[in-house]
Amino acid sequence: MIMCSIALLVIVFALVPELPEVETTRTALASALCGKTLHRIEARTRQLRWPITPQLLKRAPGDTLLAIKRRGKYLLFQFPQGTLIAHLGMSGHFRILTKFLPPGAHDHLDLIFADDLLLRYHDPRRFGSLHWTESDPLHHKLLRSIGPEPLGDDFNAAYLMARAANRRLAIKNFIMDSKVVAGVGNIYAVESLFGAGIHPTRPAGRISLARYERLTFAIKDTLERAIRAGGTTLKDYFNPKGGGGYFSQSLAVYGRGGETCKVCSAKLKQILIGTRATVYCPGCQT
DNA sequence: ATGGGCACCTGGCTGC
DNA sequence: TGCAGCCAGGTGCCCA
Repeated sequence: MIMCSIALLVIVFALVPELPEVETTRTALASALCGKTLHRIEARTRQLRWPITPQLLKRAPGDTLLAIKRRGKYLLFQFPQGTLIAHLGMSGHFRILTKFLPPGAHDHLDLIFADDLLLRYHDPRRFGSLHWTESDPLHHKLLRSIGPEPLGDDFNAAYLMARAANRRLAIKNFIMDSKVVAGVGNIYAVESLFGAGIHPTRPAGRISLARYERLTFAIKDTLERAIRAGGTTLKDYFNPKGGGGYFSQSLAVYGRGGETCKVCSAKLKQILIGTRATVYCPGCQT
């Protein structure tokens, strides 16, 4: 429960917002904003990764925020008239203000709700996006081709194995393909492949079902632990001195190229796959 | 169909 | 110390 005395609820991540961070954001925003009436929207930029949908900015006041859902790393703010589809990109975050503060640099958009609640979108690198749709959001161009949710039951070893048949693509790129599975980014791909003992450049079509069992378990386990850690940290948002990174403390390989493997003491290698930094353990991952 | 690579953007880091 | 240049990184899209 959000109390009236809270002046500011800040959600800041040390790393790029990945699925657990988006889910943590969703939970926090939903508890504070669902059921509130939207009075107006103020945009200070029209262009993020794509132009902000003009209809969003022309909307008449008075809609009640019904729910905030998530699909992959997209947040879906559901109103009676339509849905705001938001992506945090590389550096985006939402912040709830309970009293007005002048916008700073990169504070691109405010959603102003009843009871002096203000939801502010901040995104220095502007890789995020804000779309408005009055149709089924799951049919939106950005969402309709996304694969299953990684935490759902339909994401499993048999599914991955079937999708990987005859694919020569590196397994890391395969699991980062949003058409294969939603919302697995670079950090969690690297961590999950380490957890499963699979070399990141191994062709996706040349991995056994047993190894896909380990990989799906690792993906789910890594994401779930991060969400739980985020949930724990969420309590600290109420403390102005709280916060700080949370899951970074438990990263096994990401960002540790050249350091020692915590399992076998081998020196972790850092390579580029495509254009993405990839860390793996030559001892543990084959 | 598949896979590789680019563009978008800017803060932060590196090296001169 | 200051400045220029480089790089990361999610994801849609283009091209071979």
